[in-house]
Amino acid sequence: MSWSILKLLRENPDELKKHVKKRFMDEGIVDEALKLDLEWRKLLSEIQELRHKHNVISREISRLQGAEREEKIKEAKELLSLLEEYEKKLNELEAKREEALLKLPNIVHDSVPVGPDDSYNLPIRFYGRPRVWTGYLDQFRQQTERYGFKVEYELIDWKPVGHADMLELVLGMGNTVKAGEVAGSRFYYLFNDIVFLDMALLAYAIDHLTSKGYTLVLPPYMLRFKYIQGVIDYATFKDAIYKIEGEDLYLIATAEHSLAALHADEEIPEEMLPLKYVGVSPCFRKEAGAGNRDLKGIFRVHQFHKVEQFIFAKPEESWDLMEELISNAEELFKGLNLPYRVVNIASGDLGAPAAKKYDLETWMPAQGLYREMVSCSNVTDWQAYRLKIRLIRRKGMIRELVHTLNSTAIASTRTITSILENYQEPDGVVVIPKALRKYLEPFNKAPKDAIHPVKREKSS
RNA sequence: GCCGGGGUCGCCUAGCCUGGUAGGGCGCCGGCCUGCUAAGCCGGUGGGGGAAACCCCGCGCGGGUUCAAAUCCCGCCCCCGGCGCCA
Repeated sequence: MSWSILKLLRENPDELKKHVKKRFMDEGIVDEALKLDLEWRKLLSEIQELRHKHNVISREISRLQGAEREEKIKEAKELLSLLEEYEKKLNELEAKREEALLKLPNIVHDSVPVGPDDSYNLPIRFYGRPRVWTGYLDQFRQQTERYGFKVEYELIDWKPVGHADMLELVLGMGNTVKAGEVAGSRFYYLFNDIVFLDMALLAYAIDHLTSKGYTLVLPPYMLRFKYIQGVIDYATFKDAIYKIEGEDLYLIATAEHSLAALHADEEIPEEMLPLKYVGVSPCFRKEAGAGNRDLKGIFRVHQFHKVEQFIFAKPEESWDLMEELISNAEELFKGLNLPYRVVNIASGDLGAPAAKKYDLETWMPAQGLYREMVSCSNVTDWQAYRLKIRLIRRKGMIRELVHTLNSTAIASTRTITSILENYQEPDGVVVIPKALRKYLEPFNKAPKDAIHPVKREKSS
C-alpha cells in the first residue's frame, strides 16, 4: 500500500515542501517527517537482523537436547535483553514518525489558486439573479466584477431584514435566547414552519441524490477516536469535535466522517468503484475557532442537519467525480433558485485533507455577501491511507489506496438562512421555493406557499 | 448488565485441549494444456524493511508467561445465543 504523500516524502521531499509552502504551512514538518522516517527505517533493519538471529536459535532449540539446548537458551536470552532495549527505542521512534506523518497535509492540486487566506479564493462561475439592495451595490460589484464576471442583478431599494431577525422577530419561529440559557450560544429552538422547512430541505436533497443512484445512508453519529483521526486533521479535531465523557466516542461534525469510515480496513474490487453514497445526519461542531463570527441566528451553530455526498473512487476518476459532486450541489441550489457562485478555495484556506476544494456560496441580500453553503473536496488518498481503504486492480491483483471525495448536498440551517433572505418580500413574507412544496405537502400544518410574519396583537 | 459460544489470509474453514516455520477450499491473478468453451494441471494471492538476495511482522486489539504463543494467562472491543433491564 503506497501512500502518495509518503512516496513523495521519500522520493522527492523538495517537491512535497512546495506543496506545504503553497498552504503557507511550516516546511519544517517535511524535514521532520523525513528525518524520523529515515531513522525509523535504519533502526528497524537493525532490529529485524537481531530478530532473525533469535528466530534461528529458537528453531535450533526445538531440535536440541541436554547441555547444547541449555547453551542455546542462554544465548537466546542474551539476544532478547539486547532486543528489548532496541525495541523500546523503536517504539518511541515509531510513535514520533507516525505523528509526523499524520501532520502532513495533502498535496495541492495544480488548479488551486495560491494564496495565504480566503481573499485569494477564486470565483469560477455565477448563477442566478441576485437581489441587490442599493446600499450594497458597490460591494456586490466587488464580489463579481473584480473577478471579471458580469452578473445580472435585481436592484431593490428596501433593505432586507437579516436572517437572524427574520427568524426570531419577524416570523417568531426561532428562539436562540432561551436556547442560549439552556444549552449555550450557537444553539437554537426552531418552531413550526421553519422545522417543516428544515425537513423539506433534507427530503429534497435525499430525493434528488437517490434518484441519481446514490445509496442512502443513516450513519453512526459518533465514532471512535481511531476513525475520527482517520478523517480529519488535528486543527479540525480541536476546533470542531465534541467528545463523550468517559468513552472513546466522538460526535461527528458531518456524515462525511462516518461515511468515510464505512469501508475502513476494506479491500474494494475495482469494478465496484465508484461507490456513491448520500448520508443524512445531524452535525455537531464546537466552532471553537470561530470567535464572535456569526454569533447571531442560525448561520453558524453547534448542531444542524446535513445531507452529505460521499464517493469512494479509483484515483484516475476522482477529479471527474469531484465535478459531478459540485454539479449535484449546484442542481439543488438552482432548483431552489438561490443565486450563488462557485469558488475555488485558495491553497492557504484549504483544510489539510483536501487537495482541492470548491465552495458554493449563495448571495445573502441582507449581508451583501456571498456566504458558504456547500463545501466540496477531493481528498485523494489522504483519508484512505489513514483508514486503510484499498482497491484491488484485477490486472495483477495490485492493491492501492482509493480516493475519497465529499460534498455537502444541503446543510439545513444554513440553507434556511439563505431562503429567509432571498425569498423575503418587503412585507416580511417569506415565499417558499417551489421545489420544496412537494416535500411539505404530506403535512397538514406545513406551509405550502409562504411563511407569514407573526401576528402581533398589541402592536401599533 | 449477567451467563455461554465465537473472531484465523478477499470469503469460508482446519489448527487451540497437548506451545515448536498457519494447512485446506472458494474467489481472484499469471502461466501451461486442450482446434472453441468447460474441465484439468502448475505457480501466485496480507503488511513492512531492503538496490537485491533475503529478512521481519501478521491468527480481533493490548499486555503477560516462555528460548519459542493462533495455541497458555489477564484486560478490552466486536459478533452469535440465552437471561435481565428498557425506549
